[in-house]
Amino acid sequence: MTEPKPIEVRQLDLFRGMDDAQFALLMRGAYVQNFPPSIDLIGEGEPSDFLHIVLSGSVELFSGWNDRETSMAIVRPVSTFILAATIRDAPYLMSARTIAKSRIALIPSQDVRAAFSIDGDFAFAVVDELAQQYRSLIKSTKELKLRNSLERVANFLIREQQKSGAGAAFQLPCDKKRLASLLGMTAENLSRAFKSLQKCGIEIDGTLITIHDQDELERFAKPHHLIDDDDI
Amino acid sequence: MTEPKPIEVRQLDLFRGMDDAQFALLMRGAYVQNFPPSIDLIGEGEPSDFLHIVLSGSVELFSGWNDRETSMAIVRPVSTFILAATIRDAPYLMSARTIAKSRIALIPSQDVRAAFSIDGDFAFAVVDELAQQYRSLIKSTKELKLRNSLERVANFLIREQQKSGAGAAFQLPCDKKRLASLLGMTAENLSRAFKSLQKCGIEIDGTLITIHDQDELERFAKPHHLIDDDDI
DNA sequence: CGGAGGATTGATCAGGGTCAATGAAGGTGG
DNA sequence: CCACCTTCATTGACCCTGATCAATCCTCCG
Repeated sequence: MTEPKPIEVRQLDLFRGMDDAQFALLMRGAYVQNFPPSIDLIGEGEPSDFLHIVLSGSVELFSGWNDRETSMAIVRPVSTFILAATIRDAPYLMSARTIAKSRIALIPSQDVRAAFSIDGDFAFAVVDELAQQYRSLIKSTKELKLRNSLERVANFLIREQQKSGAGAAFQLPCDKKRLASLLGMTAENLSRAFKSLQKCGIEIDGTLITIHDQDELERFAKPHHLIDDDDI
Repeated sequence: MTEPKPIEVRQLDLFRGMDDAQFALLMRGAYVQNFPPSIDLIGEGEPSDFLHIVLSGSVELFSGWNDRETSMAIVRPVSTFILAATIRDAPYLMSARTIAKSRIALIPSQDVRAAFSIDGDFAFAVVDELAQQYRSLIKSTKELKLRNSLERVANFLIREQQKSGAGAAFQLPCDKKRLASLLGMTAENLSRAFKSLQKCGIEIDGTLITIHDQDELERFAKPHHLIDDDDI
């Protein structure tokens, strides 16, 4: 299972400034593993033994309370998740499961904390990553509180379009049930929202979205750089 | 206006491990100022020139979109706000205004970043603070998505009670209009929620809350440590 | 004393959730 | 290779939480 050369990991912003010896040390206890779809990786409340990095595939972060469950985020390659828990040596606040077949790198949390206190560049990279994740969470909270479900769907489509290269057509990152939960609505309502957005010139075919009238969609969605821009 | 000895700032976790010379350097360009209530401190979108620290009083963080506005957080002494924007040298994602008469320390962001790259202990303190803020934001997102408004109010009351020393009676941290927005509901609905929670043995007199039947309230609210505990 | 803003209450409305039925798609085993 | 089963997506009907609108009252201040 374990693979020797996590070359993609080395390329991450998080590790780019680290010198080779330090990186080798950090990777000594790390391993890369392949998982099939729909596999539970971690459960909320468990101790944070490993920093996880999605190398390929995709992972859903989700949380539950009182028999309810909600999607919190989709993690796509190449990025880390549960960095904050690793840093604080605190239990996970979210569970994680694979969506698709995925390659995941696991780095022992204590090694990350050790590297952090030795390597100043790495420390800065960690803070930067954490600050970015914090800001992206602020943006999604703003979206959740300031927009209704139709507006959230419309703006989500525009953001996905940008991420996938700004072409007119692109794929949704997950099934519609998960997407609905991510956007804070039910699958039934997402279905109706898509239908209703056809008036703004969007077309849905399974997970393939095509935006026929960009201007019309944006006129309705009113995207804002302090909510929707990837990284400000 | 500027005051010479920001002694409370020195006591913050963020600066406790810092040596005196380094701290003095960081404070050279800093100043402490008194503000009356309802004063705008910063506006979202502006460059993050200063790290802010609430020394006394209280501050509301809020955001707007398309003529709507929502409260994002109440910052109470002694703690920092907009740390992530300072670290990333990015524009503020939230606006801030004083609620009560407040003393605020302002430290130039570039000095914070400079101290960060020189002082390893400080770097670790920053990451720790940021990780904590991130986790607390995750918790409030979970609350927003997993609980209905009555449940949010009930759990909010339990949390406030803990923060204020776990006695039966305590004060709300702000007026009810702001509180409603913070909890993602309207003032009218908050009013009705309070009334409805009287069945669980709570009493409201202005901003004074008294919990007469702790067990009954908790049976309804079902607080959970991965959402409601202050710092796990 | 008067005015402005917050709080409360009631009446009404709509956004969005729930329930149920049906259809489409993909995986499994005979 | 196909029948079957499970899961997801869609659609319709209905309901409920919570928003909106409006009127009143209260409190704090100038």
